[in-house]
Amino acid sequence: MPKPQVDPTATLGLRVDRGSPVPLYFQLAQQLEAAIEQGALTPGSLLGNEIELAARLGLSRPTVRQAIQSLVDKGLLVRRRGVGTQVVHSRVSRPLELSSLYDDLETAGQRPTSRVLVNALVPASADLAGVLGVTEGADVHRVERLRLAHGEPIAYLVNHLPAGLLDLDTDRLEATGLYRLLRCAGITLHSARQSIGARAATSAEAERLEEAEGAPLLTMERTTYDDTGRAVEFGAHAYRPSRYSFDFQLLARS
Amino acid sequence: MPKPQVDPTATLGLRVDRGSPVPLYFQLAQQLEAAIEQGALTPGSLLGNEIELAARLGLSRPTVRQAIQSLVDKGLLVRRRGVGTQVVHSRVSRPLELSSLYDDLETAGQRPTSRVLVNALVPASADLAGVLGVTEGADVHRVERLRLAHGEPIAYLVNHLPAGLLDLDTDRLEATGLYRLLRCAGITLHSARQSIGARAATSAEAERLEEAEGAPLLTMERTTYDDTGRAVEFGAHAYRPSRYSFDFQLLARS
DNA sequence: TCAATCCTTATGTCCGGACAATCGGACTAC
DNA sequence: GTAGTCCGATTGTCCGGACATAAGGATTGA
Repeated sequence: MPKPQVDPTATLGLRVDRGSPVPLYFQLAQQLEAAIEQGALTPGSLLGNEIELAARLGLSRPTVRQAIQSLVDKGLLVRRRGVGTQVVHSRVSRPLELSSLYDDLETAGQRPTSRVLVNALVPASADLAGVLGVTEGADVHRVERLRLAHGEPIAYLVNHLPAGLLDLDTDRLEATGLYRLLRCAGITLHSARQSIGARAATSAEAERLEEAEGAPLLTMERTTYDDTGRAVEFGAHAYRPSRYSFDFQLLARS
Repeated sequence: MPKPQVDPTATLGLRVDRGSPVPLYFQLAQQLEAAIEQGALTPGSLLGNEIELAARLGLSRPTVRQAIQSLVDKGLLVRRRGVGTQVVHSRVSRPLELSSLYDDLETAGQRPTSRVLVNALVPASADLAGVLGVTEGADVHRVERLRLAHGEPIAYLVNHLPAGLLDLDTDRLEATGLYRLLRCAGITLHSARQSIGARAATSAEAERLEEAEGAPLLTMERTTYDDTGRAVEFGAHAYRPSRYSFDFQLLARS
């Protein structure tokens, strides 16, 4: 006797719009993701085989596979050869993204504000020149900012950028994040190298962040590269650990 | 007059072994990655179009695309429609992995050692029970370890695991990392939620880590899940910031 | 009763082709 | 000279099929 074979995707009302400019695999992936998010696809449930799903939607199997693969890459699904594709139990948040503190705070529901303390052109030190890939002594932008949320200082941010990349208007720096300015200038961010550590606050930092001297600070140094491999930014940030921590999700590499 | 059309992959001696059980796309990806690593493919150079590459290797275009895509996902290549596929300039290190401190130290050339301070079964507190998905008061393993490298303390690690998942032998805990034990027990790690912060050392921590009381410590809390969604481990770690920091690379999402 | 084997099922890999979208340069018109 | 247009090149998307491989259950044998 064959078992009932309840395919949870059968009752989901999945459909794709071939007239849309949105790729078919992407439409499907979005609908599946929404179904998982809303609990229509319960964790642990099998998805029903790809062939059938493709036939039901009038798609080819490669297209369905591409959709499923994108969700596997996101950590929402797990495939098992000979078994099927399964919804992962654990609730996934987004993995660590190449995002700015400003955006992080904004999505967390805070209303971040910035106070620009320094915005000037300075000659690059040897270390900085090496990191940014410019010649020593060449002009670089130096930006020092204090980031606040609800009037309380969150972080003290020191950034250096190669000169000539974009014009850094103090007003715009106060209104938004640095990453958004870079993107608006036509720079496509590609990757970043980060280092997260901790150290005691210097007296200057302590005063700006309203902490005691020697208080523990969470630190982050980051070099950001665009898709041509140029270093476009080097930042050294100090966060108040009582107000900020780095939360993220990791996925095992296949 | 047609331009020279120097395709750097033409002189690379790429070839695939159809008798091998390793997938063709994977063979190609490995060879391309090696070529990039060794500098045979210089940053910024175009790769030559997929059709030609496929023809030269006797492969189909989808297979070549799959190989290239895997390297794009790794951040080694960038594709541009209408232009071509380009080697990224910036040197990539590995992105942040789901790895244990033990493995991290080992690959960094250190010879880590562990000292197990506590290895016992304790009733789960309400918080811990919620995190691990067990009932409050149920038995859980509690493991406290001190991790050292070159005889110096690096981190103080407190981990909790659901009982019955695996037998935690103190000797084996001292000989290797917790993640390796989990994998050996047939548990396939899938994802983890992490939070990195900082705080001042308590007197007990200070003594174990040979720091002063109130010294800044780098902290990490992590819940690890297997591929069925079960929480398999919750860890609260404290690192000496002078000896350890979290270094990793981020890729922009698509 | 237990173990080895076969069979079903589902994903993994691979093919060859087709058309669309986009980029960049060359060309043309003003 | 400058702006708009056209066109070739290249990747993006999609199709329909084929066979291989692994996992799990059912069957068979000892």
